[in-house]
Amino acid sequence: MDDFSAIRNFISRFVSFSEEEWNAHQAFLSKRSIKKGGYLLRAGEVCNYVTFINKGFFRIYHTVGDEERTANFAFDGNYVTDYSSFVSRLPSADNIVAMEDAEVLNLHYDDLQKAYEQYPVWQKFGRKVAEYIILFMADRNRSLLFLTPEQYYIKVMKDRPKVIANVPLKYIASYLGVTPEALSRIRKRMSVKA
Amino acid sequence: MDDFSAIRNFISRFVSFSEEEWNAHQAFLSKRSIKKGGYLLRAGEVCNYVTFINKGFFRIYHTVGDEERTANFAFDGNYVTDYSSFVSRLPSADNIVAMEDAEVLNLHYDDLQKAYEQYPVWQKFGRKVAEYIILFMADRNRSLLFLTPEQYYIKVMKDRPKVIANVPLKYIASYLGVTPEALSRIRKRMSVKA
DNA sequence: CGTTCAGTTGACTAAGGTCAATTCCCGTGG
DNA sequence: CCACGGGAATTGACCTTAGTCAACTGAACG
Repeated sequence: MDDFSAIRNFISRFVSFSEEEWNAHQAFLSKRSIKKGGYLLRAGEVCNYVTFINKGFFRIYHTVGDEERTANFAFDGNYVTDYSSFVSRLPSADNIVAMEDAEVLNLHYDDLQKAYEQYPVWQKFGRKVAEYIILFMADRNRSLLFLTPEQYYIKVMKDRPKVIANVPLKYIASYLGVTPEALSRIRKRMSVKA
Repeated sequence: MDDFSAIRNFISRFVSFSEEEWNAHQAFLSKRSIKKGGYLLRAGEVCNYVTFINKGFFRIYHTVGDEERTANFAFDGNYVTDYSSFVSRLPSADNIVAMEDAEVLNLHYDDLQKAYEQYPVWQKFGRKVAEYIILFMADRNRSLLFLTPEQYYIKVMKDRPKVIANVPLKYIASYLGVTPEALSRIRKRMSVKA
């Protein structure tokens, strides 16, 4: 398992590619380590990278005034980025912070555009990843719109056990859209019922 | 203004294309009329079309039990589809219903895949549209997570005045994630303040 | 003119927000 | 090894707001 086997495996789930195409892509990847609490991106910066996570996990959050809400968590074996800023080239509203010491592979925006133009397969990969992200965002929208915080918490336990297992309660609460106090009470209610 | 000028204009905002590429694409489009109250898609069906709206507008909603929530509205000059079902080829959870008599252009899934393979420009267009959708979904997520119903209502007034102007209150309420009674009271509070 | 349905209003309930106090957990330094 | 400090989590009391259910109004349509 070298540094590139996980990302190569990820990409293989979306498109087939030749060694040449792969080598061209791999050449664009740069390895980086981030300490726990370190930032991959800060609000106000333009997001210049899509980042594949080899080790560790990240929290994506934004602040309004002194309030903070968690947009998402990203674990090893997946990409993390602020897609909105990356695509629009506008300053990000989000922060991306390492929740543990992490090892990542960065792909720069400019390099990705080159990859898109050089090899149709990367264009196709870009489309498929975007489609894949849409599936997840549609599901998140549905959850936020439809579910009570309690129902959503139960759903996260089922669909994303890593979140429950690894993330402090207060961040889970802000991911669900409630206060830590509320989530604490929800858990209590659930344990009484069960 | 023929039937294809609006869609051609829309696509031009994302990619440049030759006449040949355009003709190949246009050949896949099929015109259809839908009466007010008619369905473009019903929950349980696989969504086989991306639909460009020449006239009229649509509501996308899903039901759980006897509850109904509005995922989105789509107006003329834009596409409408259940992207999740269209991409995943799984049965849709959503319904898409015409809120007025409508004129649309349908593009079938199979034809779109052909277009992707035949001309790189359509592959690129597919990617860019997917990215564009992500921008909107990220914004919707943020709104649902961050804003009170009142704040969200104010945002919709500013960002999507067509929704306020054309959509019955009860559907706006279900788009914001509240009951019609709640939205009625929110409007009352606002009018008192103003 | 009456039916229907959207919208409003009222009374009550339930649930989350807020603020404050307390407990728990864990790492650090004596 | 133990005591302390600090942040996370919990709990309590109270407030605010949306949900629920029901009644009423008003406009649209036949």
